[in-house]
Amino acid sequence: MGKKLTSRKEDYSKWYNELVVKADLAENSAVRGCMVIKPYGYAIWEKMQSELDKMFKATGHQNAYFPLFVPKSLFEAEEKNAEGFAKECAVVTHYRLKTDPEDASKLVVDPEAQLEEELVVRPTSEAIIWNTYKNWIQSYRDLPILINQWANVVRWEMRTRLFLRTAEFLWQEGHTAHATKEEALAETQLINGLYADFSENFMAIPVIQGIKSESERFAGAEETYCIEALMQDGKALQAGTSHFLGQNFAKAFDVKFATQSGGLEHVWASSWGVSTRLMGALIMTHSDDNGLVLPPNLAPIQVVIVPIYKGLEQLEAISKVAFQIKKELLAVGISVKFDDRDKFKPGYKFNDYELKGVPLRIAIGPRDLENNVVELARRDTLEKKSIPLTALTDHIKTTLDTIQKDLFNKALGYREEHITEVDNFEDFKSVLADKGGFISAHWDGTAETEETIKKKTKATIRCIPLNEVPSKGKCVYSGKPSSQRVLFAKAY
RNA sequence: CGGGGUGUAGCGUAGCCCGGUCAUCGCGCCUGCUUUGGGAGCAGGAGGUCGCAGGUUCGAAUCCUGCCACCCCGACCA
Repeated sequence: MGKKLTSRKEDYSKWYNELVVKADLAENSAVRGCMVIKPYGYAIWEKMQSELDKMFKATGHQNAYFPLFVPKSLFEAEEKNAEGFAKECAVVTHYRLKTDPEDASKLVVDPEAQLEEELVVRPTSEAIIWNTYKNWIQSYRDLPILINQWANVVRWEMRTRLFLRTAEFLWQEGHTAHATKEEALAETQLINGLYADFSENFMAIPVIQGIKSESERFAGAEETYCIEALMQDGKALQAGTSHFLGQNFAKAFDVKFATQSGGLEHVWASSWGVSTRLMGALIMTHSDDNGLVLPPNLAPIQVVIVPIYKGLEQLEAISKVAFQIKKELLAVGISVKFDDRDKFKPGYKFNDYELKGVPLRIAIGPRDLENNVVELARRDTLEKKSIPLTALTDHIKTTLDTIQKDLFNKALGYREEHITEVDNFEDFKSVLADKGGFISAHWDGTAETEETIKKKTKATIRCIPLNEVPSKGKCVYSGKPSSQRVLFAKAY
C-alpha cells in the first residue's frame, strides 16, 4: 500500500520524475545530466520514430547521417547560430590518454595529443551539414535536397530533467535546401503541420501551431514555427520546431547554385526537429497518479492478459483461452502480452501494468471460464466490464480506437479550459498565478515588453498562433496598439 | 556561476544538536511452507569503506577543516 505516486498537484516535478523511473522508462545515468532510456521507454521511442519516419518519407524526404564532431571553424561560420549555442557546447580537445606516470592504475590526458583544432560535439548539425551541402549543390538541378537524420546531440545544460532536458538527447533533424524562398518556407510550414498531425493523431497530444517571437527564435533562423502543448500542471511545453533559415547558412558556407536563367544565387534552407522531449510531453499530458497512460497507437503492449488461478490445472485451462485470444488479436495487428508468471499475484500485475500504462487489460479466472467471458479493464478510465469471448476481438479493436480518441479529447478539453483571454496586466498576473495555462493577450510586438513581462511573471510568449484571427487591441502591458493576440505561458 | 539543502545496504530512511553495545526501520533480494478475483502471510537468511581525505579524541556516522557528488531556487534551454 501507499505505492501510488505522489499527487501531481502537490509537487508536479517530483511526480513526473518518480513516474518516469517507476514506469520503467528511464533513469539518471552516472554521466552528468544524461539519461539511460530503458527497454520499455525505448520501445515507445521506436514507435514514434517509425511513425515519423514514414511521414517524412511520404513527403519525399530521405535519411542520411553526418558526423558527431563539428570542427570549431565550421561551427563558428554562421555567427548567430554559433553565438546561440556557444554557451552549451561540449568540446573535444585531445585524442589520447596515457598511463599516469605517478599512478599506474590511472589515466591522464596526454598533453602531446592536443588537437590542432577543437571539435565541437554537435548541439545541432546545421554547420556540418551545410559545409557538406556546399559540395553537393551546383545547379538548380541539384535542388531540392530533403534530408533527415536520426541522431544524438549534446547541449551542456545547467539543469537537466529526464526526457525534458538532458545533456544528451535523441532526435531527428531535417535539413533541406531549396531554390526559392517560397519553396523553403512551404517546406518549413509543411513540416510544422506534419509535427502537429503526428502529435495530435498519434500521440493524442493537442498542440497549437504558431510562430515564435524574435527572442524565442532559433539562433540563425529567419522564422521559427513551432507546436506548443500544455501540460497538466498548466505549464507549456515546446514540442517541436521547424525553422525557415532564409539564406543565412548558404551565405555562411557559400552555397550557391546556377539558376535556370543562368544566374548564381544562394540556396534557401529549412531545418526542423523533434526529440525525446516528446516522451516527456506524452508522460505529462496523459498520466495520472496510478502511473503512465499510453495512447494505444504508442503502447508497446496494447493488451495484457492476466490469469487468475489456483493451482496449475486452472492455469492450464486459462492458458488455452488466453493463447486463443492472443492469436486472434495478433491476427488483427494488436500487440498482446500474456503474463503467466507464477511468481507474481494478479493484484501485483494489475498495478504493474497500470504503472506502465498498458491501455487494456484482460483478466481471466475460473468464474469467467464458466461463463465464457473475460474481464476487460481500461487504463484511462479504470473502468471494468465483462465481455463475451465471442465478441472480444471486435470489442477490443473499437475500444482501443475509443481510448485513442478519448485521450486526445480529454487533453484538448483541458487545454481549451486553460486558454484565457486577458486584457489587463493585473488579470494577466492573477490568471497566471491561480489558473495557469495559456494566456491570450495583446502584445505591442516589442522585445522590451516581452522581456519585462518575462522578468515580472516568468511567462514567455510561447507563440503567435497561426490560426489567430487578427484583432485590434492594446498591449496588455504597455497599452500600445496591437494587431493580434499572442499566447503567453510559463514553460518548461 | 550566485543562494539554500542533502550524502548511511539496490532504493527510501532513523541516528548527528548532546561523541561511547547504534549502525535503525521499510521496500526490494535469497530459502522454505502456505497463498493467488487489486501491490500476499509467516519463519529464516544475505547485504554497509556511514560521500572522500585529513584533523580533534582513549574513542567519530556524530565535532572541526578541505574536497567531491547530487538535489532545489535563480541565470540558460528543445
